[in-house]
Amino acid sequence: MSEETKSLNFIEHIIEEDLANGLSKDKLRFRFPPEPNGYLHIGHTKAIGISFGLGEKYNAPVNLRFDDTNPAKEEQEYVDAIKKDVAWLGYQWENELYSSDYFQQLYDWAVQLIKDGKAYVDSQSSEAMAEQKGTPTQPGVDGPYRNRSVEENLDLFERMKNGEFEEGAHILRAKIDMQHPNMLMRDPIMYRVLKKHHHRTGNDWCIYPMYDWTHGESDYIEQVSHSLCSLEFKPHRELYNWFKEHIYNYASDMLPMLPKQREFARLNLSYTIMSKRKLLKLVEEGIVSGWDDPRMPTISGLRRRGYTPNSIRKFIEKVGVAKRENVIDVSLLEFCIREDLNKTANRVMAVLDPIKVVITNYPEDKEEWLEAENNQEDDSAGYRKVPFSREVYIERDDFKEEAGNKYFRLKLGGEVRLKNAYIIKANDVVKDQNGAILEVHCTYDEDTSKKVKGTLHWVSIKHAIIAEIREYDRLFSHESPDSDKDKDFMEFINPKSLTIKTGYLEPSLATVEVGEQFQFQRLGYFNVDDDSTPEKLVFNKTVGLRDSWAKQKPKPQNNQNQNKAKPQQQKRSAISVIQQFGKKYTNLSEEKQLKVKSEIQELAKDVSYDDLEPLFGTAVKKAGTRIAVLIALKELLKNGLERNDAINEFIEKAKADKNEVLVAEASEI
RNA sequence: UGGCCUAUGGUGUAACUGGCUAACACAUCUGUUUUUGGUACAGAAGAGUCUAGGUUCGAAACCUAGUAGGCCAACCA
Repeated sequence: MSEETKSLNFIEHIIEEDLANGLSKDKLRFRFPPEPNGYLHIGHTKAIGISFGLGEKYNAPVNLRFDDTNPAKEEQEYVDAIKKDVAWLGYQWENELYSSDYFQQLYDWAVQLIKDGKAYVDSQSSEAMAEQKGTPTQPGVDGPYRNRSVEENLDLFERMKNGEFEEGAHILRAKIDMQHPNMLMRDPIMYRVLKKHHHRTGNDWCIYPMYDWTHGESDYIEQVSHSLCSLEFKPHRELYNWFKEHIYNYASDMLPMLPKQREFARLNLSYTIMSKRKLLKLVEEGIVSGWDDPRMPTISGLRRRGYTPNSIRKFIEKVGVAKRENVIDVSLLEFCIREDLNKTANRVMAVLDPIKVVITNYPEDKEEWLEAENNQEDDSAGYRKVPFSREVYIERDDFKEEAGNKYFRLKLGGEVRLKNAYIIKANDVVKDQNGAILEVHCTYDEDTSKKVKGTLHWVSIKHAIIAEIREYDRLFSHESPDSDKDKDFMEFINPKSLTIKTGYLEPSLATVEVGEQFQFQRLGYFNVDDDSTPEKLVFNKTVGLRDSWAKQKPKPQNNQNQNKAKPQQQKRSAISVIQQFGKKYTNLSEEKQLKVKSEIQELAKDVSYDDLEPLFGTAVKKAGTRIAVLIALKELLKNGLERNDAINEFIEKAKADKNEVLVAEASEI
């Protein structure tokens, strides 16, 4: 592998630094801590890839820990789905753990905190507490129960645990600082009364610990060295540290490692959403068929769609890790799956929008089984036979009565190759009363050695088998559906995200199994959907092939988000071209500088003083721009421009500059 | 009326931690090859690093201020 020079991301830098500062490599330990309240999506894959990737890189253990502290939302179904998805991605966890395993330890530590005066029971309504908490811009105030005695706190807390109080009657809070600028430090809640059945602890507990208290201490119990999470937890770090430093006093002999929380920017994918809550809404409202609908950005959806673990891991690798908000273009994901499938998927022929071709000089009852290569990218893939006969389907798009010479496909009087078969020539069309084409009549030529521009895929009509083909488009029409301030993401739903077609397939596909993947030649990659049966085949389109022909056609309306720079370039004024030259000027060889200089002089004829003056203020460090401006200015002066104070000042400043070229130009005046 | 974080081609990430003409990938555009308008290969265009100051022989990197964006007021995680 050529990994030696691969640059590190900021988390790897931190780890390398810790290692350099004496952290022993065998102390490295990571964790992936999902809450089992929904399915994993492509965004989680980034978190999974970071922590498990680090585990692989440093040969360190990675725990799969379910953060199951809220029995109201969490279910075993999600635990199972999450385990399945992580394993499918190809990662191995060291231990399968649950925060709920630590409930007793957490409780004991909470009691110690109470004894040390670091936690207290509050008995107000949530409204009252919210009011005392202040706002991000206003400090909070202490509540009336803040200074209860240790004995009273201990008594109440124990009775909370014993189920003596109803939900909402009391909570346990850490005693930190109600005026703290970080709202999370304003006496955060540690425990609430919740008389709910927990998927693992059953009815053992009537109180459940909150995230901040549980998560950090779970890391600490597991002796995680680096606890990696997404950016929105950055403000929690202060509290994470507060808890861990206090608990360290109680347990440092058994648990010497203090975990370090660090935060990275989560993944956003264009034209989709990542919020579990919003994805759930799509499921509940029937916009999609379920969490594993192939249009969903969930791991199960991507799997069903035909994405491979390999392609997803590659994608995560390419996306990188940093701290700024980002929106990844789906085209990168598509690139990754194409790259993978190109090497592994067998090629087959299928026609999804058929038009009938009759080969008039081919005998009516003749049929031939022709040899076809399965995958030219894989020598071990072998060959198969495909049947040919007098009547075949080709794609409706692949025929035009008349077309220009940039159209390589079949047109009247033109020749085209049928993949793996003969070269045919179109002679005639048969139409119905409305002028719609029913048949194309062709003649074939046994000589296949001829050079023809186009090659089409096809299927023999009498041998064709039928399948349902599901084609998908993006789920949302907006690049970033949940970032619009005025509109709800539901307003951007693309009503045409699913198209169902009937496909005509070569007969070798009669025996496919669920999950098998193919390239339908010239169309894209398809896999056999979970719904497929031998009686009724169902295929999903995973992704289309790159199509540089399709791109040609819609030229004028190619107004997307691409290449905003281009329109600017079309009408570039002389002054902007001069600026452009200026930017590069100091980097050019002397010879090229002369050439550019004369071009600037030429351009200067179209420049007015008003264009030039604003550039006198160009920053000192942009010497090139100032040189270009100076050259242009000299031309204007030569052509009769009167000198003024601004000009003089600019020239004097140039003479005093550090850049020799600039000084030389200025001195020539 | 506060705190914290971020800012590098269209997008995402780099830049050996202050030192060569700011690199790589995707996207875009050209060619070549091709029984897939795919793949592969070759090449092009596109950023002086948000702005303004400063420190320095030297700044994308350090400092100050500004601007823009994000996060923070759930008994959620």
